[in-house]
Amino acid sequence: MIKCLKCNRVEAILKAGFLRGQQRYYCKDCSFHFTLGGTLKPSPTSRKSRPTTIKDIARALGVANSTVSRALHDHPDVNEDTKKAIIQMAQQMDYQPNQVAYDLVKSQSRIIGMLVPEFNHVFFPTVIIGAQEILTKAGYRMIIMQSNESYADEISNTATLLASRIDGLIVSMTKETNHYEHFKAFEKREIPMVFFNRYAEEIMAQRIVIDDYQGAVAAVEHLIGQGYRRIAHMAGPRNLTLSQERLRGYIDALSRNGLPVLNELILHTDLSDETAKIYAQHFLDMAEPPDAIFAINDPSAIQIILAARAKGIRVPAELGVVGYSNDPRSAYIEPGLTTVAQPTKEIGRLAAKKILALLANEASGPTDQFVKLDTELIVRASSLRAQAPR
Amino acid sequence: MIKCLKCNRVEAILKAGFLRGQQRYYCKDCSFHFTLGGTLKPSPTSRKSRPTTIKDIARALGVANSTVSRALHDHPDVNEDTKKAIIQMAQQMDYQPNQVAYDLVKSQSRIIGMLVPEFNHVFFPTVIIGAQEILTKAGYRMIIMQSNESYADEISNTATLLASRIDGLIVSMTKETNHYEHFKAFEKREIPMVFFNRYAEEIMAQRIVIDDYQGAVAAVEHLIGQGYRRIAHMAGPRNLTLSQERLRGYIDALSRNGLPVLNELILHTDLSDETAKIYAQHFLDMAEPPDAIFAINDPSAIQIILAARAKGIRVPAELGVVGYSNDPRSAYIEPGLTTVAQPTKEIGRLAAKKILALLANEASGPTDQFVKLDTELIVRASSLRAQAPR
DNA sequence: TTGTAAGCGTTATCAC
DNA sequence: GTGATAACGCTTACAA
Repeated sequence: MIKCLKCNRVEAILKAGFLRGQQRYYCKDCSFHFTLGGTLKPSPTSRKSRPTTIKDIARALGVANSTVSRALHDHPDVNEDTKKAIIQMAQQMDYQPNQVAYDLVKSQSRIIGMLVPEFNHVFFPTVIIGAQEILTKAGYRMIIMQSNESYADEISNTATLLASRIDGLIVSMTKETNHYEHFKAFEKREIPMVFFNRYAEEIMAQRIVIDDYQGAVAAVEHLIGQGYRRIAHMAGPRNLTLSQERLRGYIDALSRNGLPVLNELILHTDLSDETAKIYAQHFLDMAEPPDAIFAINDPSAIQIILAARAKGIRVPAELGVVGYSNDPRSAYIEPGLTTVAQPTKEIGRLAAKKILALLANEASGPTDQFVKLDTELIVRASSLRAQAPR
Repeated sequence: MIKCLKCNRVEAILKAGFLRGQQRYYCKDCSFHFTLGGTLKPSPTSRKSRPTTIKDIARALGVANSTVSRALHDHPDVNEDTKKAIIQMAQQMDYQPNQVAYDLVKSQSRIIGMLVPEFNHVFFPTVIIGAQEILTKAGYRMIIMQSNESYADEISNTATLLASRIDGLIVSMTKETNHYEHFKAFEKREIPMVFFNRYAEEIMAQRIVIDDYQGAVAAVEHLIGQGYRRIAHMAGPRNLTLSQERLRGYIDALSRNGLPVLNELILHTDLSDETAKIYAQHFLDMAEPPDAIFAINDPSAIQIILAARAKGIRVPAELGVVGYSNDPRSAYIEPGLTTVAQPTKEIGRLAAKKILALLANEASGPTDQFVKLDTELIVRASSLRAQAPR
């Protein structure tokens, strides 16, 4: 004698398969599917105790789901006593809100995606620290992905991030990236984006960059001030704006000080240590070698110092070296490496703040705005000549 | 009078189409695209075009949701033609599956949580690289959180991770952590956990550790082999197993070689550079100072070298130094630092594989299993005495 | 103050 | 082969 749970009739009930191991019924009268919960054995062996839900609490207390939801969110108009009872029961039943369900109904995720080219150097982890500092404080989680400097990985990562319905994206592109369709998808969905360090002009987004031009000028003028005259530049990949900017700074600093810009003294690396090493040797083997080298970053500069050391060329007496990015190693190598320090953690903080601001007032809309952060020249032994500067 | 946002010039500005309803400009001078954000009307109709769903596709094609779902998942019994039409329409409508909804119905997230104490040194980022390598390949995403070595942060992070319904947790505890209730919550929900490096005996989980004992023995026996006799140990926090194990290795190596273990030669740091510096000075100022120091990690060892340098004590002639963890700086400091290298990336890879294995056959259940990875002693100048070893 | 029920975007079961 | 529809866990009008 099965009674319909809705209309209480017994006629017009038919079996309708199984649901979670229970017989399921269908009432033709009121077109209602149901099962008889009671008989369910508490799954004799495998009791992977399903996490407590709002419903469980409601049932235990004989109130409605909505009341529980309200109480848990400290909604104003819910009776103090029921609220207290609910909160206590929640604790007792070890209730943990299901963020996934919450996200679905809110169609947001409170997740910010962070996509960086690599984790191998201190730079990106430090940016991440800065961003996390701000975002976790604001109740956001982060999904961090690395593209391994591969365009293909970047594409698949952005797809994942898109599917994860991230609320915002903080990204630094790979050095391979030349097409930007995968970022346009975020643009179209009005998911705020902040690019840092490496960015595409084609994409409408906030950009945070280091003033690479100014940093390069400062570095090269420092070398000139130390009396170096034949200054080479180990430049970065041509498609990266940061390479272009540092190159521009190098060129302008030379010109402004009446020094010639010589093509044979400019070499573009791919940022790998191997290439840096080869190019360093090339520079040092030249018939008329440079008396100083400004490198695109510290790892490259370190390779230059090592190459010089191997050849018995004294740094800074015979060769001045300046790097970029203030790698922790640069303080410990002999001689200490003069370098251009970037406000790394600040980039992360700022990017996070921008994202939060965009999220807060979507009204104002993402304009492509541009923030330039200043660098600081850290002078160490590698560029300090004994001779008096002039 | 439009000024370029980058170079501030007004000449050479030309219009370059529209972007999101805004006039876009292009500066020929510095090849820079931009728009003037201010004037953007809040998108008159405000059509934050809701992302395409399965339903939209179904409606557009006059089929049922379930058919679309099936087609998109390449289900066997769906007509080839409808499948083709659906897939094409999905593409056309720029459909992106909603991972959140998928997760809800599957009550899983395909997210692995990773909780580490800090990001400041290379160690943890490297472990993360290793884990990500395996996990993204297996279609899992990662949420990475840092506890900043703070117990309170660890608690709140685990709560977030729990609410995010992560499928598994890879964790290294803070050095403060003494209670483990927050991890028990995962145990109760049968969410697989892998602890690495720092772990609690109280928690039933997989553990991956470096064989710290063996690494310490190797380091100290190397010093003894080099003729050092009064060897101090700058140890780590007492509550960390890794500190205990390295201390045990230090003690055993001394005893085994007939050397006394002296309490005044053992100091426990909190792993900060400041404390390391103070303790280093303390050692060097002793009436009868040690002739070698084995440090808990490389940053501490570097502080020791710097303190010795400041005091004019020659390393390795007057003081042998050995560190632990093969920090990138250790190869570049003068003299190069002898250190115990850990298979860092391998830890991450292994942790990820363990999680995946646990996820695959939940049947076997989480046993507390123990994996010890071997270390490798990297000998550099800081411990190589001119005198013949004995 | 509380309950009812629709809805978020999927998958999966069953009926046809 | 395809279509209804319940279910996942939650929020939130709207009703009571």
